[in-house]
Amino acid sequence: MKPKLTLKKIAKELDVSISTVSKALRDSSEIGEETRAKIKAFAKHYNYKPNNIALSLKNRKTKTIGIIIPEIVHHFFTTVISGVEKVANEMGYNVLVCLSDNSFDKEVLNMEMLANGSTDGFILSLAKETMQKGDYHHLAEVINQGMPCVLFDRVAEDISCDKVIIDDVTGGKKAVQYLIDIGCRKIALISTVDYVSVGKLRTHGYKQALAENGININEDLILKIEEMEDSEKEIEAFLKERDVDGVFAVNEHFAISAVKSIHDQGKKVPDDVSVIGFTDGELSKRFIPSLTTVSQHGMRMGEESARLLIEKLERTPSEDDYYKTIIVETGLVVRDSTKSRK
Amino acid sequence: MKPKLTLKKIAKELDVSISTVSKALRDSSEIGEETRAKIKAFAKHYNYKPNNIALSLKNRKTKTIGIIIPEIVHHFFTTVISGVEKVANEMGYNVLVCLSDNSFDKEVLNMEMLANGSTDGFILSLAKETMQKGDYHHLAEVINQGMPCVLFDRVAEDISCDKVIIDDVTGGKKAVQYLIDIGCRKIALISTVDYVSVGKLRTHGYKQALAENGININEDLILKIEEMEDSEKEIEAFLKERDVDGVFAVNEHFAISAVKSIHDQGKKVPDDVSVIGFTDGELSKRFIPSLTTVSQHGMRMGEESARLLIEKLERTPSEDDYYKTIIVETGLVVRDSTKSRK
DNA sequence: TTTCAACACGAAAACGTTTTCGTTCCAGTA
DNA sequence: TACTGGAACGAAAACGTTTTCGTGTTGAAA
Repeated sequence: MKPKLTLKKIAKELDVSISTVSKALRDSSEIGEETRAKIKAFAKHYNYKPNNIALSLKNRKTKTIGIIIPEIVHHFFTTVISGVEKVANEMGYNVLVCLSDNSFDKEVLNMEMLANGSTDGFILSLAKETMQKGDYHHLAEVINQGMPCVLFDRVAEDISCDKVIIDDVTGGKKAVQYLIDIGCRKIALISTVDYVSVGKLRTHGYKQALAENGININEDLILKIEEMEDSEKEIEAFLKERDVDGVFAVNEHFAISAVKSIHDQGKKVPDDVSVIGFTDGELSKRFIPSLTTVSQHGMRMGEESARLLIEKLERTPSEDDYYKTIIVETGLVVRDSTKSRK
Repeated sequence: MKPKLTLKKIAKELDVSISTVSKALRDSSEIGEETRAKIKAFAKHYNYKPNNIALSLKNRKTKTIGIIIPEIVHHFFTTVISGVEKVANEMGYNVLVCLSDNSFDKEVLNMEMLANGSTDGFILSLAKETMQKGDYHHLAEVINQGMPCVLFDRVAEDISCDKVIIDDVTGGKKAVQYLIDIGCRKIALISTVDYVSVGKLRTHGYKQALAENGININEDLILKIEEMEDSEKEIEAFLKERDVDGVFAVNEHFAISAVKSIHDQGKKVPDDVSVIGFTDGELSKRFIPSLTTVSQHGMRMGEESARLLIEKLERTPSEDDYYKTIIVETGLVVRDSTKSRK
């Protein structure tokens, strides 16, 4: 087991000073041709690599970006990570991943850990509990300390930082418009409680689409789910009582539960009822019938977030600064859970 | 925007020396009651937190563990990360996630990046390309430098380090035994090419189960898939030509493709053909019919890996060292893709 | 009154870099 | 000969900690 090579050791070995070694390796013109060659040869031979920690301390930057997400066992978030990782790596950054488990306290703890020098900036999506509480002091604090932050997907209006979101309203609208186009008139909505911003916005899109097509909004056809745990039973109970020919669900799970309970009632998807979900994941693709969904382009969101963050990191903060919000467009992926267009 | 508070600034502000501040904050008995209280109050009030980077440099450890996985958009790996993250956080460690994209070069690059001080140790699962090449010099190198490593799932025999694996042979055997128990006799195997160790081992289990039950092994019923991309078509073609009553697939995707093509042929799952997959994910659970699978307990594997690594990190390396291999047992989750037991 | 602990605190080194500012030496010029 | 200027290199500070080893002051014992 050989310990790591350092500048000091090279210097001692070659009988020059530490500064000479450092300069030689960075191709400084201050160092004579001969010594430079000798040092570089030695370093190469013994595979010298500068110590990142020392560099971080010196340069006051870590070349690491922290990403905090509510949960990782969730297709959408993994695609986002994947996107972040991709551009981060291209730009020479590492990615430190933390999980908030949808808990406010863990989110705060994670931020505090990473804010003390471990990262140069943050990319995060808020925990459900955080959104519910509306307490963003931890964010305000790190931003105030000069750490760039990018919020994605689950964002908060009142935080001033860069944001990457999808147009949930338009996404929802698109889905419902499609249902209308293929002939549905009695369209149910399965959404989440309103403090989850995306649920609220997609609900908004649902209502807009109906209104624009002169279909009146029947609040009885709207289900708002609080707890993931009981969603399956709730959806089943909800659909059993109602006569619908279309369902728009704000995520994959709800959509699939809907399909299941429709089947259980002896009806067919898509012949009797068409179903559209949100967030295009493996599940939607592989399900039988495969699900028509509004695709969220997590990878793109991750890439945009990383680009935004790194851009801010790499320029002097003195330049005229303003915060951007990037809206990643949604797409509609048509599969087998909807009737074909007439 | 206020810059971070440091010991030096506190010292200057309170007109004491840096060392006094440091000692006071660490409750050293060297410092008088009064000054200590004053310093602690000041630090608390202005929310002083020591700089992690400086600590890392001083202590020569980062309290960070690196995890390198082939791909993140894969349920099994995310559950592993989740497990690692959980115990790492409990023990005060951060997790640096890198993706190899199944590429040898990216794996090497990632390890080099992290090995230069960013990380105290590694947890990794080998890239497919790496296993194919059989080139593990990058691993040998970091281990040789005294960095502890834990390999999980996709491991290499010839690397001496801690390992966390599942008993793939027994897992495969269990599945096939179950198929036999419910009356299947013509059991197909859909596996991967042999250099992926798990594919090889599960195939082994398949053969063992057949042999033990006096069913002779028909190589024509074994399909080995190289490329994920074309798997669906390959499986379809394979199954169309063969008369089977049971299928054991070495992952979720293959299992689902199998179910699909069986359906397409007008046969029923599970009435005509029973199907068992490997790796229990969201997909298996939500699929219709839900899949009977061998569950791999990714979370457990992540937890065990992290525990193993941290244990090694936190004791002096001088103690009698040897490498452990933890075998996480598999379970069989019976769902709707298999006939009920007679 | 002298001597010696005990106490309370500070100076400095160390971790591994980069960078600024000398310093030395020698060739070339006046 | 004396001076200038550049080339080649080294010393030291700095990043923010922790820790070892002083050092000065006090009070009590001799």
